Amino acid sequence: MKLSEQKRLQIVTAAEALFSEHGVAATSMDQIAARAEVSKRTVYNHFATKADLFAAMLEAMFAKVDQGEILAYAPGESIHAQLTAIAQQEIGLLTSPAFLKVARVAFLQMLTDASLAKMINKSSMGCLRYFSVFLQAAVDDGVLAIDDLELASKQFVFQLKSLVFYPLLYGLSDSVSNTDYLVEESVKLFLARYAIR
Amino acid sequence: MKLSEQKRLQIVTAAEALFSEHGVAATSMDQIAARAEVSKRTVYNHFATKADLFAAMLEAMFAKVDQGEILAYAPGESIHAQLTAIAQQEIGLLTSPAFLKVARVAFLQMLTDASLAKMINKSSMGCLRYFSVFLQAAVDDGVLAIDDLELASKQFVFQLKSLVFYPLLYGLSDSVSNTDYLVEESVKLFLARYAIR
DNA sequence: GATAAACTACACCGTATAGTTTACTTTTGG
DNA sequence: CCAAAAGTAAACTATACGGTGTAGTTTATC
Repeated sequence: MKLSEQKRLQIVTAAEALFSEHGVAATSMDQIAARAEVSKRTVYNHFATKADLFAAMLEAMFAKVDQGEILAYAPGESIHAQLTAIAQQEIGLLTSPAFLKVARVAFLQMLTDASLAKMINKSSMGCLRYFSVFLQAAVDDGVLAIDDLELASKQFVFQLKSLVFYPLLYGLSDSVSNTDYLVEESVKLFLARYAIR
Repeated sequence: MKLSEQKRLQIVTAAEALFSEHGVAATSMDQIAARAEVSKRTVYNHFATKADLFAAMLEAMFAKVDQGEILAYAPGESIHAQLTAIAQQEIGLLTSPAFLKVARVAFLQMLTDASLAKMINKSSMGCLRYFSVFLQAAVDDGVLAIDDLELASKQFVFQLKSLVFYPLLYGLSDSVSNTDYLVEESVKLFLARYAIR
């Protein structure tokens, strides 16, 4: 079963490219078959409907995204340095071509399909997977003072998303050059509010 | 020429509803005509193409959005109170049904049309129209210390957008109940970083 | 009350799309 | 080596969409 898997991969890869470029609705199954260099019937042998192909493609794209390792709080080390490291790792995720591609196709679909939006929102990605645990450890260590952990997490991550991710997502900027500055300022903002001096 | 204007209004209104619900691509001209209770030919008598109708509808929706008045810096009055007022006014805009509707259709189109994204990004709305002027006045008054006015503006507004607007836009929450709390925390975060004590 | 403008219903055109069918060839595996 | 599985090209179905043409009716205006 080697050829079959190969063809399936070609189809999913073609769907990734076309869906992320033009959106799901604007991409026809004929286009996908052509791009995959596969007969249209083969596409339908692997995926019964366009929606099935979309789901399979979304799964494949998510699998490709490197979420980065989970960073644990290190007592004694500078909180500024640790937050900076987390922010930089998050920026790496948010600006990676793989993440941007999946985000573009997912966001497009989310605006017309609320159930997809809720599903994706539940599966937290990047540093949100572990950030509230990190913050709790810092609080326990007496380095930070935070009442609302969930809010503080959002305040930190949303900074990065707004300044870096959304402009890229909507093609407002082709690349973000001053990420070091933005990371530094985001950490400063966060620590000004929550650090114990 | 009263009837003609009436029909045109019905068409644009129907387009607003359908475009914001299902997106432009997923809405047919027949559906719009039916919803407007107008013959399809009348639609085309008013708007030569679907793109023309889209443009007219976008303009009409923008006109409906109440951007709120421009708030000037008031020396002597509490900066905390003033920022809170601005934030609350902004929340009013971001949660208004008119703004959400236009945002939903615009965002959807922005993801497939980068030129539209750039155009809309240029026309700053809400408090971004005057916020950097406000901040500069506060700096001159010796109340705030800000190096990068543009960044500070974004940091303030993006808080509100991320916490309130995006969840509504993507239908993650039907309504936001604790806006007072979110405003208070956003102002706290901002002042912790930039207030002169 | 006549005239021009605007609206209506409806058929129509060309194109595109999701998905199917068919008739035939290639790959795979026991 | 042969049968089953999976591939191919291409025609086909049914439907939908953007947009047009037409013939007749309603509405406003003089």
